[in-house]
Amino acid sequence: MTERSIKNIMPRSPEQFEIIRQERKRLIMDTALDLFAQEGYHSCSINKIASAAGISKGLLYNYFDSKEALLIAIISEGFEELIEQFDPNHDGVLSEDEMLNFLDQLFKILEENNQHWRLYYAVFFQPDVYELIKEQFRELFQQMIKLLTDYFTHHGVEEPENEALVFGTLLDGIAFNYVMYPELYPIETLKKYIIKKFAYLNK
Amino acid sequence: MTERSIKNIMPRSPEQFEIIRQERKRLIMDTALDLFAQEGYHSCSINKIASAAGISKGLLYNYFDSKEALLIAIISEGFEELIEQFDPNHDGVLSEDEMLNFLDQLFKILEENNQHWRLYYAVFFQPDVYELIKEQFRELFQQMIKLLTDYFTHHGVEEPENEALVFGTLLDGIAFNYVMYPELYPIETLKKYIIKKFAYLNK
Amino acid sequence: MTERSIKNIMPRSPEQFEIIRQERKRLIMDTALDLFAQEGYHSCSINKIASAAGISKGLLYNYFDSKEALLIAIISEGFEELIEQFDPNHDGVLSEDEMLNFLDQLFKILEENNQHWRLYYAVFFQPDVYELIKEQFRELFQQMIKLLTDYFTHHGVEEPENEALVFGTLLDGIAFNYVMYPELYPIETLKKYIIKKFAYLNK
Amino acid sequence: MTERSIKNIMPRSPEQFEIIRQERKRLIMDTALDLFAQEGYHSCSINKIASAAGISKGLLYNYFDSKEALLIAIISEGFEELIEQFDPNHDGVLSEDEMLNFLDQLFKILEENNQHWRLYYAVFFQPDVYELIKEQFRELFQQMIKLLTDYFTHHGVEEPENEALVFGTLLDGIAFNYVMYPELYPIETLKKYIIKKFAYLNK
DNA sequence: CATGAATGAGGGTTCATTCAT
DNA sequence: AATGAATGAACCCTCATTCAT
Repeated sequence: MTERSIKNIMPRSPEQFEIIRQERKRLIMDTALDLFAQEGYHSCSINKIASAAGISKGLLYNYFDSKEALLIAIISEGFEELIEQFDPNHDGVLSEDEMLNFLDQLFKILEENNQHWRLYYAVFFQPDVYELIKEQFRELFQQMIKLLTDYFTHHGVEEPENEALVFGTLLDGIAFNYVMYPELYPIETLKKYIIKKFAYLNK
Repeated sequence: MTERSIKNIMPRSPEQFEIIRQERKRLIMDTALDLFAQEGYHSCSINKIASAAGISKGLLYNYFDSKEALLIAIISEGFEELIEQFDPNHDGVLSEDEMLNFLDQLFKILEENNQHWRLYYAVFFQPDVYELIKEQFRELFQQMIKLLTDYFTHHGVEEPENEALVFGTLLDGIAFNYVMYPELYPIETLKKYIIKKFAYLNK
Repeated sequence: MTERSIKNIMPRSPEQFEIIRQERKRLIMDTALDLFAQEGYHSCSINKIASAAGISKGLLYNYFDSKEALLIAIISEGFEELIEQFDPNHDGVLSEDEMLNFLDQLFKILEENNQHWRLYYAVFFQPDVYELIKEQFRELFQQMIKLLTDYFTHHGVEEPENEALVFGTLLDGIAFNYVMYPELYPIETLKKYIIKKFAYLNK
Repeated sequence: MTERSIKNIMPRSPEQFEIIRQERKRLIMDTALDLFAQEGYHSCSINKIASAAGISKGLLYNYFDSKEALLIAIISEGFEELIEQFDPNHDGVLSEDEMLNFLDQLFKILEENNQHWRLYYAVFFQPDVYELIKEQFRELFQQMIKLLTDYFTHHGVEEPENEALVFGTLLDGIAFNYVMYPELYPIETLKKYIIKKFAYLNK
């Protein structure tokens, strides 16, 4: 008796169904993210996503209400992961180690998920989708600024808020340039420069 | 025989046709830029552009070979205007006055043409269109870096190239944030800070 | 659990889908052939074909990649049917019976599918489509010439290849005239004449 | 004083205008025939014809009421030239010399105007245009058959009408094949064969 | 007579979404 | 749960024709 026949006979428990659902969702989102990033959101059809994921068009609509809902899900998840990078122990304070670690993580994410970032950027600038994420993004930025301001205050930097603003802005600029020209932009140089100039390490 | 009666008989002169063409092109490009910026390139149909410009769909194709050609024309023109801001007397050297003027101009352009910049950004991240402008943009960036490197060298800054890179990156970051959040981002503060920290004015 | 209830739950099997596809393709091709033949390829819109077939425009593109692909499919099928008429037992040799049968069949096809032939001819002379079928047609003609040359050689005809060439050319001329003027052209007379003059029957 | 200035001052006589008109018509028709033959009637736009002829779109409509009218004019003229080939001294009788000359002319025309013939054929099979020429063509064919029948009768051929029919049909077939495959079809061989078998020369 | 800007109906095609099975 | 056939609105684009000049 094969595993296949077992599956057909044994009723699945609700938990098993839920697990299958989650795996499918994961598969669809990963596939869609890759394709959206490679080809652009508008240029990538539902058909292509379903094919690439090895499922039918109809099934996709079982998991996401629309193409846009799928996009939103992907983007939102990306945000949440990004937010996780900040203040990992959730104490609202950035230690020197956390600062270094944060920079490490940020550059690592940039380098590893280069393509995905392009999608995020592309999406940010789509007026229709933009409105939906605006708030989330604003909060993220302000939270980051606050953490950095505190950090600079702790390290006796003058005008700590401006310093935080510049630092945050610079990170945006780095991300932007690196995502645009991954092979040309000297990201390692920038990283060292930033650590030297903004980490204010005591060591 | 009056000139008037001649006009009624004679066809338009090539010059007259050229004037009409230029005016129409201008009208179409301006209209399209506004709509592309407001609604996004893909979400904005040729129909809508033609209607907004008060012309027929067909006429648009008398002036631009395709929707994409229209976009390219708009973007290219934007680039050219931008390039004009750098080194206005074309001597390849940035004086202190030119540096200040350049920053003034840059922030002014950002504030005045906020919408257009959003379009530029949006377009940069659309994989299909991106390839078409990549080179132009890269050259612009490198030209700017070179000018700034020279500037910093002249002013005795250590690691002038890195300084130029960081400065350029920071400007990108500022533009990015301001375009995303014009009402939230404290661009004036940033401007002052930048002039203080990067202009290395002797005065 | 009855088969009926299964049917209601289970999706269609691949075989069922394949059947649907074949039937639909058949319907579309038949409809298109009629319309192409009646109105000409360029003058007959996809809209008209879809309407006549009782399906949506979009569905047509589920079965054929383009209007041209649809045309090619129709023409190719016609060719294949025609090729079947030659040397039906595929031994590369034309017996006297087969020769008579071939002529019978050829004239029968001409009479029955008059419209379709007009399409074939029309298409042959459209420069844009012509290139796509040129080779197929050439092969068909040469295959026919070879069979006929062998036949005439067997029957002791002088210059058998020229005889075959003339015979083939004559058949083309007959087809051409009959397709152009089905009600005027005395095809039966020609048929008898041809059998008398070219079949070289021993009986 | 240049010729140009004379032209501007001196009023043209009606005859001169008429000559200019005729030359223009000639130019347009020749240009259009080339383009129609090369690219197909439907695929060749009025714009392209006007450009190739070095005139404006508007002017073309000064000479022909529509694109179709232009086509009809071209085709009709072609017919008239063809008709000229038969019975050049208009005595309704074909001498042996005229027969040979006719065959010579026919093959020469075929070889020289290969492209144009393809257009004629293409047009014959366009249902909308076909109706307009049908009658002309039928008359031409019947006139030819009559001449040939008389010729064969004069030369004591049995079943002269059938012989004429076969002969005419064969010529059609030759034209068809040669126009389709100018580089492959052994037209010279066919020509010799035809003269040998159908001219019934006494010499 | 001569121009080409301007029109607008219609062309082929795509694709998110629905639904019978 | 799962399929892909089917829809139809909207897309970009073409082009014969008109007309003010």
